[in-house]
Amino acid sequence: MGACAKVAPMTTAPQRILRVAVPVPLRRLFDYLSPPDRPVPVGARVRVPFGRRQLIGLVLEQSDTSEIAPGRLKAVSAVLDPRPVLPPALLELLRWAGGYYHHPLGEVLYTALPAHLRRGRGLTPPRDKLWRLAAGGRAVDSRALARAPVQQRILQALAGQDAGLSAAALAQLSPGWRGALGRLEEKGWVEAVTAAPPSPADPRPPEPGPALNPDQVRAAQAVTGALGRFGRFLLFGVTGSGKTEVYLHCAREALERGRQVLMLVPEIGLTPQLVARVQRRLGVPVALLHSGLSDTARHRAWQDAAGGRAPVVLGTRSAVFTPLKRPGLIIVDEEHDQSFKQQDGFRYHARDTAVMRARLESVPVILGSATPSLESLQRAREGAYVRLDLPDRTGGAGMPAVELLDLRRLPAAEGLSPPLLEAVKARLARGEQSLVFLNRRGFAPVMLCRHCAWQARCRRCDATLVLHRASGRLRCHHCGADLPRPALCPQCGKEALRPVGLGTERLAAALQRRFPGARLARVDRDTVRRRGALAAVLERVRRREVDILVGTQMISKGHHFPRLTLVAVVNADPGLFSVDFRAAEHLFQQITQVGGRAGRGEQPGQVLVQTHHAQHPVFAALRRHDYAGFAEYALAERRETGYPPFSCLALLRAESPHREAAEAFVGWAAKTGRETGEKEVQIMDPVPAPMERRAGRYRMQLLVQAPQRPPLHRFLQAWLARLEESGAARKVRWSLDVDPMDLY
DNA sequence: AGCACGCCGACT
DNA sequence: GTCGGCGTGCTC
Repeated sequence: MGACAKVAPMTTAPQRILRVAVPVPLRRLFDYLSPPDRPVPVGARVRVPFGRRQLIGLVLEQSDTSEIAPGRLKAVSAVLDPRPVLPPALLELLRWAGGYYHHPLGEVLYTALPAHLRRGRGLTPPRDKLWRLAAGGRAVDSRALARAPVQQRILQALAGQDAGLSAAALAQLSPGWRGALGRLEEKGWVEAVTAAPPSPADPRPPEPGPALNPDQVRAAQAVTGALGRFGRFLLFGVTGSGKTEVYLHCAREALERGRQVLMLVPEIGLTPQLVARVQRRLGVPVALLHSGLSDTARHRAWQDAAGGRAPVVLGTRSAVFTPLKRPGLIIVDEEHDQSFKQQDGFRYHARDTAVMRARLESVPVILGSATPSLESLQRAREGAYVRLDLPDRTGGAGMPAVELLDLRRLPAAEGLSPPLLEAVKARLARGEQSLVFLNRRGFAPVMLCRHCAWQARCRRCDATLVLHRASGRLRCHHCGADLPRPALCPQCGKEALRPVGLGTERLAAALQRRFPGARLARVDRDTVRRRGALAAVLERVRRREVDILVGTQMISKGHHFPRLTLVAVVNADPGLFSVDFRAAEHLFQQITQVGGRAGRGEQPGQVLVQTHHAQHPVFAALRRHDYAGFAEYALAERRETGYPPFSCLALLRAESPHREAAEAFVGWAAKTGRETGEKEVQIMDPVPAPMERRAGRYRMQLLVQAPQRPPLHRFLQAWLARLEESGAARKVRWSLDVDPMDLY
């Protein structure tokens, strides 16, 4: 061990110590000796020896002293950056996030860096390569390539493109494009050039938008009046009220002041239509950041944002950590959306992180929604957020009529009640479109033996296997298990297995049987697994090649179709009586969201909701389109029960292949927690997760609650330190979720 | 998280 | 006799 230790050279000045965050799940920094020749700035990447390996870390602090004995300090092996890779305000945001979510800083910082930088590559990403005809390629006789059709096709394609074509464009021509291109380059007929980086001085003039109505003007003025300083705005605009126009107006104002705009949208909200609209209306390059990008494309967009070349950054959750050279405005669209909360690893909430970022960058932030989270509404009520209302639909279209279909009084074969079928039939007769929504994919969620009552269950989870009839498989939607559908009951051997319950596959089949002439499309994870498949179906709907669209929540957002006049929610009940205290809120948000697809054109829309619990108060509010009224009621209930936003929660989860190990750990954690003496913090009893066994692991959880943030924070700090150093923690996989969205 | 060390079972 | 299973400990 001592053999590889390097002795630090003697210097006259005190040896500088660097405190480095490394990507390991440890909640502390590590001290290293700085190289003697030049100072290493905070925010620079360094390569450091860590145990037996070399890691890339980020320098977070400089010091002249260290707690570590001098002989045990190692020196930095390499300094990768002469300058910080992240601006100071972003570094501060990341430190805040690490502290708030109690997640190891090294891992937090890594989520903010593109993969290339995590692996130690240079700061500047390679630019896109384009290929174009070289001088020698212009006069080529096509007969020279009679036996090389791919080369010929490439030459022909390039002939019309002076700027050149990208790899993606060439790949469209033929699968063998790369080899053929190589031969063309060898002959000197084709050459590669580097694509130009985007320039904010792009000459495209912004396209004018519709005139704002008085409410929109008021909202936009409130925000633009706050440009240049911190301000928090909750834009509460009903579906179709023109929230995006307000965003665009404020964004343009920020751009005119030479500032950048960061806009966050939910994963499914980042549609090509939205991107095109933003680009067209603002007339500047937009850096896109979402999960589908290649490492290089992501690095490039990130670097364009950091360098200020991208005036607008549009992205999903993790884009909240994009460095900006001149931040001016942050927008969080559909702020209530659950996809802003990361559900594993570093469990941050991008909306709350965006608000903190706005504070640290001294810029305004807009949180927009038709159905704001109760947390945000309460903050507006307390005066922390300025609430801006857009109560009217633009263009005069009315709100869709919401009707309840009481399943206790109506028959419903395969989930379809007579009034629902009538409504679809009427749309078909008028040449209009219907959307039928069911949040469960597959054919049937249960396979049951009518003779012996055997059910197909997952071996590794506490769940039934779902029948997928077309593929003849039984699948577990929790662990991915995939088995052939048995012909006979494995228990009694009889041919008595029946599918029970309803999924989108069965629903689509039932609708097709009722309406044989209708053109049906189904959208769920099974039908749109291939890249671009979802876009293709939506394009067919837009071109009115589809009469009935059946789908899961995948279709509930973003897209609108003028000829779609009916939205039918097949079963609203699963949302109502879930163990989750946010169930009613999410149900309202979801039905509003999916109902928003109906009737934005001239035709008024109709929303039908099937339920066994028509008397539930959430439905009365839904029929009145009264989210504010619902929120009053729901907030009163939360205050009564002491749930957020009237308390702060944290959830400790643990899982292990052995039930006893998971139980022992949370039991010990609860006992340890109760000994910390933080009186305001309440530690509940450990309980199994609602689905205790999943993918072969037993899952336990422990809820911690406090009336205020500071005591909870202090408690978690002390508690985690003890959990981390205890031996009990090493036998299970555990994690802490601050502000959990689901209590399971 | 890696990655080592270390101590017990079934193989060439 | 070794290969390799995963328990335990450590990382400036």
